[in-house]
Amino acid sequence: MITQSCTECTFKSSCFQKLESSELAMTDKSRVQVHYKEGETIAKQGTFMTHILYVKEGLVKIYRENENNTNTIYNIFSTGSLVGLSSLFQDEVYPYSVAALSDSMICAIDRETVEHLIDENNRFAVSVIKSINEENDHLRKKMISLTMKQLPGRLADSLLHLAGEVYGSDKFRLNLSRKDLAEFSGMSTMSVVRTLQGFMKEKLIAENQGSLDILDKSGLKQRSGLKL
Amino acid sequence: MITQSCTECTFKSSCFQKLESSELAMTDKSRVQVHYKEGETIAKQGTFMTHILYVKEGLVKIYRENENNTNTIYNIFSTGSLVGLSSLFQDEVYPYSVAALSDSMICAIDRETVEHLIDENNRFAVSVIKSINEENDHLRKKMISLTMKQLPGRLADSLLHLAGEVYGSDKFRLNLSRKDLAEFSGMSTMSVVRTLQGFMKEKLIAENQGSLDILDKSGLKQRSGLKL
DNA sequence: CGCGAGCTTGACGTTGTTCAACTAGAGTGG
DNA sequence: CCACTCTAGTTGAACAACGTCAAGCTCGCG
Repeated sequence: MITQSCTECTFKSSCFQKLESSELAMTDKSRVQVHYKEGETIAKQGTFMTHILYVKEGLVKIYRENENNTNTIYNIFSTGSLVGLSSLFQDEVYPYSVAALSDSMICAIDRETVEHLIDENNRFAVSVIKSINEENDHLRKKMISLTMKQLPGRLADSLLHLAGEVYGSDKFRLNLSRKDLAEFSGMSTMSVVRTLQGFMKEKLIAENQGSLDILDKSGLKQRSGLKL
Repeated sequence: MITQSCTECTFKSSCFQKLESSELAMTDKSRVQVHYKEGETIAKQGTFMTHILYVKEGLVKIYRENENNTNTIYNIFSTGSLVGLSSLFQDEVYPYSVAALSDSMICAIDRETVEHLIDENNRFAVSVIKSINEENDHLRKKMISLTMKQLPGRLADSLLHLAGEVYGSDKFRLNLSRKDLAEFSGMSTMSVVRTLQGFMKEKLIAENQGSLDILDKSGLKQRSGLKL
């Protein structure tokens, strides 16, 4: 993919669509576009957050590296998402790491430029607020899932989230390992394996050649429901 | 407490301090101030979110009412907090309920007025973004606590949060019941009781006449740490 | 004095993690 | 092309953590 200017970019996030072309020229000057291979670390928790990351193409995980050598995946972002908005005006360093789950094209946009644009352009600011509020919403949903549901419910939530919000399809190439799924669902890797096997035996899902297929969505949703 | 205008109010949130007096006059016109007694519901999940709530004085809990007749407390807010910012431009109805944990004075400010001010005043918008990002941060912390820690760690986190962020003191009147603590820490009421007893036996905390005293803060912090 | 809500405690069963062993496939170097 | 290794996935069994049930307690309040 050829590096093109922001003004001509047809992959703009909903936030950046709110910018004037003169403003896009500003972001264009203060940005770099980089390709990452699957597995590569894009941003490391604890390093200076000098840039906002735009997922122009690909799939990334946002995760915390805990002291006890475990990870917790906060969220999975796909094409069109902006990473780091919730740290603006707040954190000097990244409060989490970002890594590529598939080959990804990332635009790193200067943080101060973005903050400056928020100061200047209200429609942009409102768009950023909307985007942050969606993250907020996701975290609240996750909190309910983690506290109120048992393993099958938590895993079903994760799969439905992937199908609905991330891949936008009930059949998708599963770029997450069992360990990733575990770190995203708040459970152990072994429990993910067992629970997935259960889902497959019940014909709720199927998996071949790394492709996951949701066969019975309503059945899966039922499994995701709270115990009454 | 006498109802006074926003312009004269000395209890302004950090967000509202960014407003010009002409703008404060706008909020003043579109606001009502109401006193709630301990236990009263201030806003009900599912009802139209026509107002942003400002905690002028008191203590409130923000919680989700689940289908299976249980609650999950997202957060506890005290004097000076704005409730509902993360629903602006996003939710038509409250995604959670709000209730008073102590007698509280609440200003209800017209939502459209606030959204309009965000559109117009950039410093205000930035201040709102900061505030939402703090919520976001809290939810991420909570997510780590819930997934990576066992009961003592989770409860210690909650107590430290109360002392540090909510009450601003290591000794405070505990306005939360054991059930509230359970709903805030993702555990059962009985486990809260047992774990608190444990903390008291170890002289980490003490409780008399509803007042909670953190005796050994570093000990409690140690309990809050992840298992290595 | 009696009632009810919140609190407390113990016994028990379920859920889910951990440990350990085993398998399959992918990549590597001789 | 074959051993060799390394990682991801899988499975079973033992164990620990935690929720649930049931019972009793305390205290404020009518």
